[in-house]
Amino acid sequence: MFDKIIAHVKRFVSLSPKEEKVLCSYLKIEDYAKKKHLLEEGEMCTGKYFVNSGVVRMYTLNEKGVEQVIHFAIEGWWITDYFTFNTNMPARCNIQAVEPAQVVMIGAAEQEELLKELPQMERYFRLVLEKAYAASLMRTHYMFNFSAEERYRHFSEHYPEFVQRVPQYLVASYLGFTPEFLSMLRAKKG
Amino acid sequence: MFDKIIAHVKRFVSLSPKEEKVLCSYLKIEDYAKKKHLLEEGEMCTGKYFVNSGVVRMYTLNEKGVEQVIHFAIEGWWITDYFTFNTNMPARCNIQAVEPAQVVMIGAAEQEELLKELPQMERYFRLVLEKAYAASLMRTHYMFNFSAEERYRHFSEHYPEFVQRVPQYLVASYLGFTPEFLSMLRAKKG
DNA sequence: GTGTTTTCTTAAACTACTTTAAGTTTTTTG
DNA sequence: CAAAAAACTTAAAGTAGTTTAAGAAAACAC
Repeated sequence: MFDKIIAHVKRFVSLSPKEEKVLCSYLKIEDYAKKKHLLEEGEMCTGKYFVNSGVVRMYTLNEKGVEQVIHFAIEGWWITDYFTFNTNMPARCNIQAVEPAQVVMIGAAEQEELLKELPQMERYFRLVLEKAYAASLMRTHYMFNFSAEERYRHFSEHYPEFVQRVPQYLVASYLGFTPEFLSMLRAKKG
Repeated sequence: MFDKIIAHVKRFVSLSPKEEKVLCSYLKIEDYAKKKHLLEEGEMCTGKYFVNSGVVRMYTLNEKGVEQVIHFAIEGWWITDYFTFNTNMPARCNIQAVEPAQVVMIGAAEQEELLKELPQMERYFRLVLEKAYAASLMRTHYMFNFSAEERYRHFSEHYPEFVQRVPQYLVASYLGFTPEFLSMLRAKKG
């Protein structure tokens, strides 16, 4: 159940068998069917999720009610609304299972206790955030410096299984263009 | 010299007067004239910068040699290439003073020692990264959900002094359009 | 202070991508 | 497996933002 997250933590910091158990005592497994929400806009964001299996997306709604994919999370990624996690503000975004997903959840209060008990987890979360932040800035770079077509070619070359698993209209949204335009790109070549 | 960073750290974790001194012993003040680089693409990224005063930008170059602003940092923000900081890979982006800037620098090795000596700094950096990551995702949201004009109006409403201080073509680049288009928006109204 | 460089403006021609709308295919559900 | 819903395609008309190019204004350097 918790072997993937344990392995992930151990890539960054060390954990004794005893500490592994302590860590697990704060975690909870949750299963979400396709299209079920882990978090909805306006709710309190009380948990943070490590994806065990499946695909999860973060999205926002604009005034016209159009959903915009901000972020995908697959196996081995953490996802939450960091803006409102651990505050008393309502969430600004939605998190939803794209495929049936199993996640490891840790609550805000539980995380605080865990960090007191296993201070090395503070380092783990820092390192994970450094990677996520760097990836987010790199995405900004891609959005600005490449055309829609280049972004699509690059994405399907680097994440071919992803393009298989996720509906095209979500890929289009993530890459910042319309599903119709993606359809046209596919017709053109590949 | 170090009072701004000390105050910033104390907003997140506590520091005794003794610990403040320890922290300062790992830090170094650096001054950069306008247009001087803190980091250039291809170099090793060995330091992390806290902006004391002035404005600093992170940018990338595309194939045509056009500079794209990825990120600005002003007083109270940390900036570095997190992708290559503390690795042996060459930096993927440039960091440059837009205005004369004073920064507090900490080296990668120094940071490691600091974290051993003052474990609460691990928490500080985690919390700072959570904010930065959340802000980066929020920017992605704005880029996708608003038109160039809306982005410009929103930005100049929320950061009016910034628009004063920074050349317009950098603001345009940051917001994802051309300086000519920004000029047109300004002519239209306000 | 005058010459040079940097930044900003204007406007016309252009294009990458959107919108709309209708039809087809695939997946889901009872 | 039949009906309904969700996802994908095609194509024509439209538009938000780019490109190019040239001139004006502001900032900088000696």
